[in-house]
Order: sequence, then C-alpha cells, then structure tokens
Amino acid sequence: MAVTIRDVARASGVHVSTVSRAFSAPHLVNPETRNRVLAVAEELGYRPNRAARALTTGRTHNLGLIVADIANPFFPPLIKAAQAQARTRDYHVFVADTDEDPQVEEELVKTLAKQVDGVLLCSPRLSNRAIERLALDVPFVLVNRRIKGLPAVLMDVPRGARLALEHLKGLGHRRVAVVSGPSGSWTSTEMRTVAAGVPGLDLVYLGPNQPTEEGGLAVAAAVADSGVTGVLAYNDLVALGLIEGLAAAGISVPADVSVIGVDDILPGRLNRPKLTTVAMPTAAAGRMAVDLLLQSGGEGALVTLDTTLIVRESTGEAPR
Amino acid sequence: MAVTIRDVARASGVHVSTVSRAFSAPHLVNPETRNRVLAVAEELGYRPNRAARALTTGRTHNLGLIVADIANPFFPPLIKAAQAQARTRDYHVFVADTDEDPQVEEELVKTLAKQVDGVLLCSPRLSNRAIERLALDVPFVLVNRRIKGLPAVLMDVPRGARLALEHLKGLGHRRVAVVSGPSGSWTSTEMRTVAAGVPGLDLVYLGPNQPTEEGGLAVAAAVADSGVTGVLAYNDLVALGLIEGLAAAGISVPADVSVIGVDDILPGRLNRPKLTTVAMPTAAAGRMAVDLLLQSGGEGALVTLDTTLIVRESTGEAPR
DNA sequence: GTGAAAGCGCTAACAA
DNA sequence: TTGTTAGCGCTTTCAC
Repeated sequence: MAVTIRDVARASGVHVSTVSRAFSAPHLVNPETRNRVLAVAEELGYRPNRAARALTTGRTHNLGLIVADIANPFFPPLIKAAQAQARTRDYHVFVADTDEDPQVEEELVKTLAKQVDGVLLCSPRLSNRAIERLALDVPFVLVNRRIKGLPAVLMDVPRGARLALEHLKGLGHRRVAVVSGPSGSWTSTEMRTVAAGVPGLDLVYLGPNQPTEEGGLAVAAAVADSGVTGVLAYNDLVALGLIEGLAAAGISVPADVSVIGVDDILPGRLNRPKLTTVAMPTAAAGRMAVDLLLQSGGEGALVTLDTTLIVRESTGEAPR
Repeated sequence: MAVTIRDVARASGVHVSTVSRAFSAPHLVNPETRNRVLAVAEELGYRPNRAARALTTGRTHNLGLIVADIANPFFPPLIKAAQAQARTRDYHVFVADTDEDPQVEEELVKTLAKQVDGVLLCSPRLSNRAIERLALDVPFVLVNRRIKGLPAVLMDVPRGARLALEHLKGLGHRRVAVVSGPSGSWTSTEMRTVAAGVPGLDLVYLGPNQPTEEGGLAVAAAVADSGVTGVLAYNDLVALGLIEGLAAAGISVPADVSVIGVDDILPGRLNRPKLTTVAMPTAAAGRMAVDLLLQSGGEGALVTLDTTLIVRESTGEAPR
C-alpha cells in the first residue's frame, strides 16, 4: 500500500490532523512542526490522496472536458490549452470523446459529474433542454454554444466572416460564394447573415454540406459552375477539399479562384497553397473556459473571443 | 448535496449495504429486492460515487494517459482510441500533456498515481531509470518505448521503413536519402540500420534534424544537393516541409524526387501531392495499450503492431 | 498550536 | 438473503 497521512504522522511524532494541516492549512501550524512534517513526508514520498480529500472537502480538483471528436484537428489545441491551464491550478482533466453522439455525451456528463468540479462542454450536440437539466448536477462551461444562464466561451465568427468577405472584396472579387456546413448548423446561419451585410458583393449560397474534406470536394463542381472568383468555406477542411476539387477541374487557387477557410487547423498551414483562414482562438478558448469554471461567481459569464483573418496563399487578386 | 446510497436505502426500505450489493454484487441479492432498489435509485437519479468506491476497493476505474504533445497530430487518434476503449470497460481517462518536459512528465505520474489504476505513457521523454522507479508506484503501459519488464506497445517501424525503401527501389530509385530526426532518437537509429539492410541502394544519411515541418524545410537544400531521387523522411511533418522546400527550389515531387513520410497523420492525407507514408497504427496502439493495462497478468507483455506502407501521390518512377 | 473524534460515500467481512 | 460494523485516507469541528 502507498504511504498515507498516518505513516507520516507516526514518523514525525504528531497527530494526523497536524499532518493534514501542514498541507492544507499551513498557517495553522507551527513553522517548525510544519517543516519537520514536510521533511518526513518528502522522505517517505507521501502524496495526499486526492480522491480521499475530495470525499471530505467536496472538491475533487478534477475537471471534465467533453468534445465531439478528439481526432478532429479543431480540438487538440483546445484540449492542450485547457489541460495546461488546469494544471497550473493543480487540476487534472478527464478528456472524453462523444463520437458526435448526444446519448454518449449525456451519459458521460452523468458518470463524470461526481468526479469533477465542473465540465467543459465543447460544441455540444445535446439539446438546450438536456444541457440545462444536466447543469443541475454539475457546473458547466459551454464552448461554442450559448444557452441562457450558463457560462460560455464563444468565438466571434461573424466578425471573422466579415473580415474574410471584406478581404475578398478588397482584392477585387465581386461574385463570391458562401459554402455552408450541415443544415442545422449555427455557424452556417451566421455566415449567411454576415454575408448579406457586406455591401457590394454578389453572393451565391452553396450547401448544406458535410463539414469535411469530402464536403469540399463535393461542392467543387457547383463552385466552378457558379462563376464566382472567391469562396468563403464553412471551415478549413471544406476549403481544403474544395481546393483539391477545383484543381482536379483545372481551376487554380488563388489564380482563378480565391478560397478562405475557417478554424486555422494545422493541415491548412501545411497545405500548398497555404490556406487563408479565419483563425479560431481555440487555445485561448480552452484556457478561458477553465478559468471561467474555476473562478466561482462567474455564473452567467459570457466571453466572446475575437477571431482574426490570417492571410496566406489561397487568396489573391480577382482575375479580370 | 447529491443523492447518496443512504438516500436510496431509506427510500427503498433496505440497508445501505444491500443497495451497495445491488450495484456491485447483484447476484448476492434477491432479484425482487434488487429490482426495487434499482428502480428507486433510478427514480432518485442515484449514481455511485466512484471516488468513494475507490477508497474502499482500491480500484479507481480511472486511467491516466500521458503524451508529449496533444497538439501533435500523431497523438489525437491514439488518445481518441484509448479513451473509447476505456469507456467500453467503464473507465474514465485523464489526459495530460507534458510539453516534452521530463520533469513535468514525472510530476504528472506522481500526482496521478493515486487517482488511477494505471497509466499509459506515450513516447515518454523520461529516462529508463526514472520510469522504472515510477513503475513501483503505479502500473504502466509504455507506448513507443521498450523497457525490460514493463508492458509495452510498439510499432514495427523497421518493417515499415523496409517496405518504404523497397517501394522506392521498385520504382527504379537507386540513390536515396534517409532524413533522420533528433540525434538521440530511437527511430532515427533504426531507420539507418534498416536502410543498410536493403541491398542495391546508394544511401545518403541526412540529419540530425528537427522532427517538424521546419526541419524538413531546412533539409531541402541538402537533399537537392545530394543528387538523390528518393527520400525516406523521419516523419510526415518533415516530409511535408521537405516537399515544400523542394518545390521552392523548383524541384517537383514526385516527378523529380519521391518522398515518403512516416506516421500517416491527417495533414499528409490532405496535402497535394498526397503523401506516401509508413502508417503507424496509432489507434490500434491506443486500444491495445488500454487492454494491456486492464488485463491484469499481462505483466511483461510486449505487443508489436504492424506498420503498413500507404502509397499515395508523393512517390513515382525514378526520373531517368 | 495540537490532539481527539466524527464523518465524507462506499464496500467488505462477519453475523444473523 | 440481509443487516451490522468497521474502515478506506483525509479534513474539520471542537476541545484543550
């Protein structure tokens, strides 16, 4: 068996409660005693058992992080940042993947609830009602989803989309396509709204569409037929697929058509042409979500992070 | 406070131990009683507190998964698979990122030790000695690292490298470069050994080198100067950077030079030309590592997973 | 400043 | 088959 608080107490000639205090309420114990206890603990290799501690304090010092798909390149930077931020505050994080399944998501929250002080729900697939019900069991911070009364970290996609469209316009593009994602998608709707608000653009809406490379590939023909010279794609994966599809049809990016993605995932940075994209502050979102969760009192807090346009190689002057 | 076993006991008119048994030793309780208890529990929304359970049983039903860098595209498929596999066995998994820092790695293992039934150490940066010492505290499964006496999941890189080199040879390439990674790296050494074992190839060893896109970019000039027509790169990132660097120098892949990577990460699949690569079975490794950890008795188990060559577009006939 | 004792939620002998 | 009791490792009143 591992070394417990009792072993330390015995070896340092004090009561267990003193050892406990030496760790969790240092100011309540005589510096000398404290140092002795700490030294003994160190020597024995004692580490407080966090689970046992949680039982009395009610605070587990664990967080849950639930995402739809760990392998989707959008998430890893968020997971990494959240985990790092949690660690600076002495928290561990459970990471779970729902495989896009709302049922799994719900079950995960329920089983995790008792073991964590809060959970980060990233781009949840669950209904608002279901989430509100779950929020009774455990504190939440939502990422990429807004539900009244629940703290959330959002990213300002509309701003990024506007920037993207204006960038296209500034390069002389007039006829521009907006390729949306899955039909129910929040972002798709937003993109359209924003696009409608940029004057002087002749807009073509394409989609709904799979939010994947295949989706982009599939929409290439429609883009080619539409006569546009610029495209704002639902996300980077779609943009990448689109560029590939266009190339297969003999249409070159950015010479013939400019393409902008959304997310700023790694593959877009490695692609040639390097993808111009609306960068989502995923790492910042991960950090911020952890902060929100840990800073009690941030009840209904709503943080919206700025997106930025990163101009790389997939956009250029409109052909004439 | 959440609903506890005591609430369920009271509401169903039995003793807590009966409730406990209804969940963790169903066969020991009368089916009728059991159903009643379960019904009441369901109704009250009772969920056993796993941390409390762990305190008595000694089994937490949690796993730790430690990787060097979550954002490195090599890891997410492994994390996803490990997590999924763990879930099928009713385990949760802590995911932690060491940022390539051995110190952090060690500290993480120590703090996690008490909260988990075992930890998956993926591509650890720690010394053998340190790992052996830590293995006294908590069961390990190593991924991508072999230490005597510790269970490990390895991937057969030599086989993949041989396949890659033979593929190049089959395409008529004679003068071929092997671009290695960081100097200490295990894989680098292996690659050289394997390369030496493939007859009829005129080999050039380049490196050591950063295992990143920049590393590939940096080595492009040397590759160009070396007069090779084929390259086996340390990994996909290096291969991608190399292709980019070659392109900048007016050298086309695969027309002038064929390039093969290792890993099969997503960016390679999205790249143009699509990267020919030695696919690492990362998902299978994640699953297998979890199985090894959970199947007690697998003490010194050593599993080597096959790698395969995936031929895509970055390799072609040698120019003549 | 330190010790004693109770208890967090649960399981595991041991009785009955 | 079920209840009783003790205790997992720790914190937290409450005394002293």
